[in-house]
Amino acid sequence: MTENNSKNDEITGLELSPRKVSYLKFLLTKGETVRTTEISEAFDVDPSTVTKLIAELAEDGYLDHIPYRGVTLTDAGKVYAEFCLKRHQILGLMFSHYGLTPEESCDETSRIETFVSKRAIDRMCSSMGHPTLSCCVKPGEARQINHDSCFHESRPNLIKKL
Amino acid sequence: MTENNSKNDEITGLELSPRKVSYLKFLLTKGETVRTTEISEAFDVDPSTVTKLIAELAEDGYLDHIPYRGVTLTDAGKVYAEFCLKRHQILGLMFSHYGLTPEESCDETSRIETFVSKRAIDRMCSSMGHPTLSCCVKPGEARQINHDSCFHESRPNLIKKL
DNA sequence: TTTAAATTTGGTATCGTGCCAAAAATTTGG
DNA sequence: CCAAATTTTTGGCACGATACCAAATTTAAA
Repeated sequence: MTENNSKNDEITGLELSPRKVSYLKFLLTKGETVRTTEISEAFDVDPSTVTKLIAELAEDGYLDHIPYRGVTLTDAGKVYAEFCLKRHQILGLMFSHYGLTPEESCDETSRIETFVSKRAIDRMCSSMGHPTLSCCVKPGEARQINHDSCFHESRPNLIKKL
Repeated sequence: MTENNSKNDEITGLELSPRKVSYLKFLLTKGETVRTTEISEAFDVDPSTVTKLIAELAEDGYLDHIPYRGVTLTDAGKVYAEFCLKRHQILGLMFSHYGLTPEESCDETSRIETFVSKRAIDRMCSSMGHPTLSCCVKPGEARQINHDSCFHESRPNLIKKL
């Protein structure tokens, strides 16, 4: 149940650049194989720019890239993307606690998220009681916060790890 | 009293790069004229690196630079630095609300602060009730949060500005 | 005033990100 | 099933932020 892969704790949350994090989150919400053009249109950048970033992400094991075909998240990529999404949601929730509108929260979060550590997010998440509602999901897409990547205090091996 | 300079509202909080913000905050805490070497030692970078960044900051009106002599904050620079310091404190306080230690709060804040808008900080500040205590000040230096840069809701011209 | 120390200049480098043009592969339409 | 259209990739280049080094310049010190 709560037996997450222990690999998870090796994530610091600071390993990827802003754009790469955006791509991973996008791929996660997209599901299956995604083509270069889909990404380049979603982010309004040149396809060649996408090709280069996904090459690096593939190199680092976050995704599988079949040239001229598209990319899919690897298992590690899914785990990481899940964390990124959750981080975004936790931070958005946090800003909303201080009176920012959902849009403002999302905006501010988008600028800072890649610089917030997993360690901090885990603490914040438990401090918030592991919330299931995110303040900033696209309407209709009522995705709940996924705590799989969370470093729950109740985990038996927490003591060792800390 | 609360008649801040209206220039203040022209600050978005996103105009300066991380290093530049660090320099301004450092200069503010230092007071008078500061020499290149002081900065380069404080941040452990080559003096030539400092020279270049302060040249840009001077160019943009944040400081006065007398070559071979040192730099001082201009009035605008002081205002901006004051805002940066406050932003750091508000964000640090925020993280501490979610169970992060002072050190963790300060660390996380240092990575994100330059990407958080003044608008967000102002909202957060009033949501917090304009706190005067910062969680992350260097020990001994019990600097209180300075709200001069704050966009108080009680300001008479708030309506127009919003 | 000659020497030492601090500062600035000019050159170069890396990382993240982006564009463009040309080449390569895939898809489509006849 | 093959030529044309579309997609993707490659290679080159660029820019902002940041950094280093070596050489030149200025200031300070002996």
